[in-house]
Amino acid sequence: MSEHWLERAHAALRAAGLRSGGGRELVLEELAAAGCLRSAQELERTLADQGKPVSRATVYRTLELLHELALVQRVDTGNGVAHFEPADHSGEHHHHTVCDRCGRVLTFADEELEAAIDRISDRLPFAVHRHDVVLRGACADCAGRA
Amino acid sequence: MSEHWLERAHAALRAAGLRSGGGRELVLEELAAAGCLRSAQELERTLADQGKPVSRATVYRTLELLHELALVQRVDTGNGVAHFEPADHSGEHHHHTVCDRCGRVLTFADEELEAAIDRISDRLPFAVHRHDVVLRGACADCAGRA
DNA sequence: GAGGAAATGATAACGAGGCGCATTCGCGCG
DNA sequence: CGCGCGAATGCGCCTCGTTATCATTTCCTC
Repeated sequence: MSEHWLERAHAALRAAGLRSGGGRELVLEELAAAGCLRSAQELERTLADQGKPVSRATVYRTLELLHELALVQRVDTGNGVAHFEPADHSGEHHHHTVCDRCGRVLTFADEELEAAIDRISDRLPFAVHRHDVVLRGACADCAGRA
Repeated sequence: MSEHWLERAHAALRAAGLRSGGGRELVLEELAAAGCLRSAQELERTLADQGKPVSRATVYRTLELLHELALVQRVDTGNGVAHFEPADHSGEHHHHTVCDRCGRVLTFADEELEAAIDRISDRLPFAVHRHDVVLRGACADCAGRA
């Protein structure tokens, strides 16, 4: 879905009357290529390592912009570092597990969980726009040698 | 349950061979009195306003200690600020809604959600120790005048 | 092309949180 | 009742992620 997301992102940015600068484009491509959770600094470093240095300010600005346009999902894994990933509009939705030992982040999807959350949002006096579920514990590798 | 929690906290701290200093005690009381989510700085400021200034280091150390002893639950509401609240050991478990407009945090509980998460932890190659569910959106007050 | 607005880059500022060390204080023991 | 050990506290400094500032460059439009 990467190319698809990239197209959608371009369209959304154009629709918002924004221009396509070099730095933003690189961040977009990198996000699309990664697909999974990436922190702002991982993005900055990866791009720098590829010989395409992008200013830190541009990376953060781009991520903030994409977040406002709902093109990326922001996930706070609880270490004080924000992570981002391309938002999936295909109806498929997934969440994350964070390993307390090695910090590894895995993804999972569960219809039952989604259904439960949907029902909750009907029941509460609260308009749920987004929901983040973060499970913390030990991943398969770390659980063995706890 | 506040007094109850306070007692339990005292017992746990004593059991760990720790002493009861003035600063820690104040943080404990404030947490118990608040009951709900509080950030480290809110605690620090509240105590200072009450004429009981506690060093920032002490507040953080106390919270870290309580977290290790599973006496407080740490919840990251996604603004880069960690929030804490007394852990409820009565089996009752609740989660939070965060309003994107006013930042208000409400709590809710849902058995179906808990059950879904339990089943997920059985299914995944991941030992789930804790889980945080944060719903973001607009609270009843803000939804009206969005 | 020329103009103007948006985008970018470099850097400083900011805020949460952690660390180290000197000092204080609680608590058990003689 | 004092003594002393070690935990607890406070203070200041530092790190690090993130955001704001501002001059400069770049991209669209006409």
